[in-house]
Amino acid sequence: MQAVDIHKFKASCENCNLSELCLPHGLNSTELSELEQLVRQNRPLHKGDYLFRCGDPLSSLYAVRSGSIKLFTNSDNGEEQIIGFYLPGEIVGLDGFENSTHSCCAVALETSSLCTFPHSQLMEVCKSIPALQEQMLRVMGREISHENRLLLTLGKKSAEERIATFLISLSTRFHQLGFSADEFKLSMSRQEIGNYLGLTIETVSRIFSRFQKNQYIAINNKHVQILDRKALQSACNGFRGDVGRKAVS
Amino acid sequence: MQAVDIHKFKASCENCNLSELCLPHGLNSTELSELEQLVRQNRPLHKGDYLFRCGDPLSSLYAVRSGSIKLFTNSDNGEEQIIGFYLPGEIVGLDGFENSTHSCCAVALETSSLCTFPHSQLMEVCKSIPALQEQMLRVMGREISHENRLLLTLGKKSAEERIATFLISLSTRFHQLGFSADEFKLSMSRQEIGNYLGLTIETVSRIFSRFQKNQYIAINNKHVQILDRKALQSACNGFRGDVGRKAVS
DNA sequence: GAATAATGTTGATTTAGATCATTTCTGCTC
DNA sequence: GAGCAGAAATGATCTAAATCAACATTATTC
Repeated sequence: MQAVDIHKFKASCENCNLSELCLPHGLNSTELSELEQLVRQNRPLHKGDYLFRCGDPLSSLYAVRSGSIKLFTNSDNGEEQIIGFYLPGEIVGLDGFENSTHSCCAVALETSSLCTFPHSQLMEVCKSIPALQEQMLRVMGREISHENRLLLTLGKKSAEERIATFLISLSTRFHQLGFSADEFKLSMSRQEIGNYLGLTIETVSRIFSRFQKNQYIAINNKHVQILDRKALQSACNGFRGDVGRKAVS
Repeated sequence: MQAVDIHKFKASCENCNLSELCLPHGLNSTELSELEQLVRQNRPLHKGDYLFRCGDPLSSLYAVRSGSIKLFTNSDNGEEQIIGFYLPGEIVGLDGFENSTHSCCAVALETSSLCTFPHSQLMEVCKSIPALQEQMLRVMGREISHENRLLLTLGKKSAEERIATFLISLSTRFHQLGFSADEFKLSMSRQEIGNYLGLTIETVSRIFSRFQKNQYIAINNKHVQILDRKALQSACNGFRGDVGRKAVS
């Protein structure tokens, strides 16, 4: 990614249908053109390509344009924990802000194109565009909120609840992107879903089968169809969305 | 907290020994005095007092000055998940940046004093002080990194590893504050530790007892003494810090 | 400072999900 | 399109931590 890329070209945020989700949100057109000055689109990443690695200096932020990216940390003994899957419009690289060094790795789950915002230039532009400063904070706030929800999932939910929550989250995000909420393709393996949700691959597989038997979903390899959204939705909270019954631990 | 408080007075960041950890980090003295203009210190919170509640509009950020604060989310069916415990020098309120509304509740674990940075004024000052902008992003990056580590803990670690990691984290933070790394008081209950780490109160209690029997720690109610830091440190990764042996799930 | 409530500890039992084992499916490569 | 490798599904068994239960200790209230 650091190599010079003859395919680099400037991106047009103005004409991008993702701009409302992305960094340009809230900018007027003169501010937008200033931001466009610095954005670059490199050649697409292929499945398995690294966007950055844990320990790399923070050089850029990236907005997913198409495809999907997984972000993960490594523990001291080499275990991975996937932190998130990033879809178009979502920003990757915020893990590097603590000390200008990435604490996570980011890998393409499929062929993916990204917009690159060089960090130092972005900080420079932020100085003159308050709306961009605020959007940066909003985007980081979004990241924090996402992680808070995941912490709740890992800390308090059963395996079934986790999988249901995961499917509903994907569905919602695809819908916001203008895709079908009820039919989509998983870009990640069962292994990766399990890792993300703190479950084993077998448990993930079994629960997909169970949800299929219950007619909540139809699942064929990576292709998911939501048949009973309401049931799936209530499975996110163990069918007790109305009253808190479970002992608070 | 929103009520007018006759005890309000301006704080001096200049003379505060926490300033290197806190928002003023990286500011020169003219910038510092601009920041000091807006900081307020209200009357201390007592144990159980709310700093803000989930759903409240984001009115301020808070720096812990003394004492400790717990931050937690609520699930749809009323379960709590504690996101973090905040010690002096740490910033609370960043959960409100996604959409200017707090997605978490914050409660004092003991008598605690805080510095209040009114949000809108802080944003205003950020516009003129680039170093403060960058510090804001760094502080949010710190929050994200903390949550990443917690996700790894909840997703991949055994109960013993979680407790060891928790104790080492507290110890390190107390040490950074100039307190003893080997002897400290827990301001949270077993219940709260368990909630934070995704364990039950019984498991927390048992593992404290086990660590005590193994001579890693001496624990008496809330008072902890670390006797064998090395052992505790390696317990954070299941005694296999050198080679990754555990199957990656 | 006695009575009561809250918090913490420890033991016995249960269980959700992990682990182990085998089979089936899917997509590659030649 | 046969042969192979990786991914997924499913069954059998095991186990770490939850749950249930009893008791001990520490705060709180009157």
